[in-house]
Amino acid sequence: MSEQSLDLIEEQVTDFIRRIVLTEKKGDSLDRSGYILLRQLSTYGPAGVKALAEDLHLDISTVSRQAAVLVHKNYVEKIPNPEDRRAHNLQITPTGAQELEENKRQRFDRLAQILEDWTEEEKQTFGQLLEKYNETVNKKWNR
Amino acid sequence: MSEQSLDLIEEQVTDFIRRIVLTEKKGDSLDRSGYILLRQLSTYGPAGVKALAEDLHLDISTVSRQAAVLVHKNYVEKIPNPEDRRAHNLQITPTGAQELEENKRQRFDRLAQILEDWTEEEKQTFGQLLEKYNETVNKKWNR
DNA sequence: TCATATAGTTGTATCATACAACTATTGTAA
DNA sequence: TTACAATAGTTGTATGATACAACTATATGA
Repeated sequence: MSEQSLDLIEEQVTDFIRRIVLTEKKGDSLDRSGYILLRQLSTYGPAGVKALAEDLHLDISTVSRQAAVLVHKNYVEKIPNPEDRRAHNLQITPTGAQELEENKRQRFDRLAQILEDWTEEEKQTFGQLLEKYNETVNKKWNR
Repeated sequence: MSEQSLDLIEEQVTDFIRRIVLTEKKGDSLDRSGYILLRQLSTYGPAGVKALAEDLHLDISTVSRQAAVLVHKNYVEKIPNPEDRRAHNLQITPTGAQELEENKRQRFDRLAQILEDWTEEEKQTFGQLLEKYNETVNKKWNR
């Protein structure tokens, strides 16, 4: 068994996460959870709380609260579903879309600064491996 | 500017982190923060709260509380510093070391399962890039 | 010696999260 | 058709990680 590389990954991942989560705190207008929810709505279009919770692997109540915050900030709108009056769709507003873009840029800039000395190949590989990891987890998770 | 790879990384990183943090919750006897603190003590030897907080980029109060939890569980011991009676060193106990090992193995196994289909080269590269990322952040951060 | 700096703890607050209890609505089966 | 079960979402309550600020005890330097 190739224990060594796993060992390195395990060790580096814990650090990696703490670094990023801590760095993010300073100076983002949207917090991590709001960002992810907004990004989800922006990417996949309007959805209800239940569906979002499933997609994001979060509890419904968690998403409900996060959504409430975004609604309050006018970043998303609650569209009632005429066919099922219990449900409604959350839809990103223009303000929310703008906020998302700004936030994305902030994160992007920060990342660019960190990776400024990396070669293009390294960056590509890194992105691809992260993607592969996520896909793998998804596959095993949703089974 | 090579926006594309950055874009991919940015997107994948947010997912990556949520996946890992969420996966960890289920079934670890040590929580993330305790694990990291214990690992730090195990790797670099006894240290005081202040030094640990600096190394881990956390607030002193945060480390103080985390340490208290570990002390209470008998995973670390508080060794008074005879030269400065305000201070004391935190030292991992045999129980703590054992707990850390078990936890490490759990994390390791989980990771091994996720990465079971990766080639050795991919794993190596992934570990190296994560390491490189962390080093870069450290350099820029502690400047 | 007295003022200031330092190590650590504790009070208080926030945020992300989960589980459980609840409301309002829909669907179903007798 | 009505009564009961399932479902979408909200809200109460709890926990864990974190930070900042106030505090205690000790050390240091002028």
